[in-house]
Amino acid sequence: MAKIKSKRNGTKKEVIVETAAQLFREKGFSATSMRDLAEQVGVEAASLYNHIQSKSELLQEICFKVANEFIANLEAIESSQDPLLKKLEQIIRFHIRMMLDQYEFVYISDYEWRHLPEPYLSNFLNQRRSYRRRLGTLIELGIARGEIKHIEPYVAVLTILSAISGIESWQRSRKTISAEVLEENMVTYLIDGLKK
Amino acid sequence: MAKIKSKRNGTKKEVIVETAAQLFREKGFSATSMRDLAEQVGVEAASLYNHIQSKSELLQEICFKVANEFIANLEAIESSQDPLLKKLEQIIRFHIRMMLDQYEFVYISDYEWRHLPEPYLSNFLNQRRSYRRRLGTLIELGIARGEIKHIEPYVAVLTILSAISGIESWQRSRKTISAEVLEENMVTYLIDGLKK
DNA sequence: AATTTACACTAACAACTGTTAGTTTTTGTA
DNA sequence: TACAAAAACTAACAGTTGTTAGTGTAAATT
Repeated sequence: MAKIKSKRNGTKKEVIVETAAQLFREKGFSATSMRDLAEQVGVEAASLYNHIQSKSELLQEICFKVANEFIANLEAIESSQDPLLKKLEQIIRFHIRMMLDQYEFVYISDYEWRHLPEPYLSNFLNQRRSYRRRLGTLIELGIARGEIKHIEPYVAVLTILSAISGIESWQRSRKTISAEVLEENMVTYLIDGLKK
Repeated sequence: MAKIKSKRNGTKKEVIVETAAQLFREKGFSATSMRDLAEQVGVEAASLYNHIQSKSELLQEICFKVANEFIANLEAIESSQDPLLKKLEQIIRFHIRMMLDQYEFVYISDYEWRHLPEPYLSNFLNQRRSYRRRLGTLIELGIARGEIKHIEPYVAVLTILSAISGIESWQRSRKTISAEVLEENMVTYLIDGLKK
């Protein structure tokens, strides 16, 4: 058996996925070639296939890893006893922090999922639809309980999630504003807009 | 000279750009081939070059057409005498309607500009940065005048524009909600979140 | 009717695509 | 030190990429 670890990063496959995420984010999935990726990893293109099965497997790993983290978080929060506005704030903060800490992965899951092959594509979209529905239900419940102002839940969910996705633009920028200020201001904006 | 008009759409070049916009939105710029585009237009790939200079010219036309429309609108609104919250609402509504009426074009300008070649890329990004700064200035002024609550202008602009970009997801969906409801609810959410 | 112009076509180019087969080198274990 | 597994390498594949050159044709202008 040869070494399983490379650098301090984990398995070589993890290094490849990580590097792929960087490139997919910079150039897009389609515009990134396996030779680009190989060069960045420091290896010949054919050698990548000792660790992965295909280019699209890389995209799958990235998209579903992110999706699973969001779903797991939602499940944890749903089963808590906090007021609904508090729950929503926790969810929003989780999304923002994911966008801050796992920028490349989340970006790809947000913008490059289109290039997933079937049946992964349908699978991914179903998970996403279900996730958004569950968020919508939280808001609906908040309205029914008088904790949240009257608003179309679908639109609220769309607005919240899209706004947070936009943090990718902050990531690419010269960052005149700190991550903390960004988080606090965005949370305030999005939560205050829901209050009665 | 041969016919300049094709269908009722305008010049053949316009038909090509329009069709390119559809494909770029569906599959992304990189994943769309000139042969794909040619087939959709009903012509051989080489024939496209009687009307356009290159694939990237198509992207340029789309991105800058959209950018110019937004800039023109901003200029018109800036020079009005309305209260700042009213100005912002007008801008937000304009963005929403652009996303509703010119979905393919705006989508590409939002998400596919990365594939612009230099010097167009820098040019585009400069215009965008300047546009956002001007929006930020409006918010800053609104805060100074006590019309808008205290919030980091950069974050407010980012939140507003990103939220509106997310309408692309509504466009792809089964539309259980009408365009009017979408617009009204999103405006309410984004404007109320700015009120003191 | 003759000529010019716009625009379609076919064929081809060189470069690049993801991926496989087969071979050699490296590396951890016995 | 020998052995076996892991992972690198080279070479090649069949298909696709954007684009150009050269040619034919139909239509508008003279």
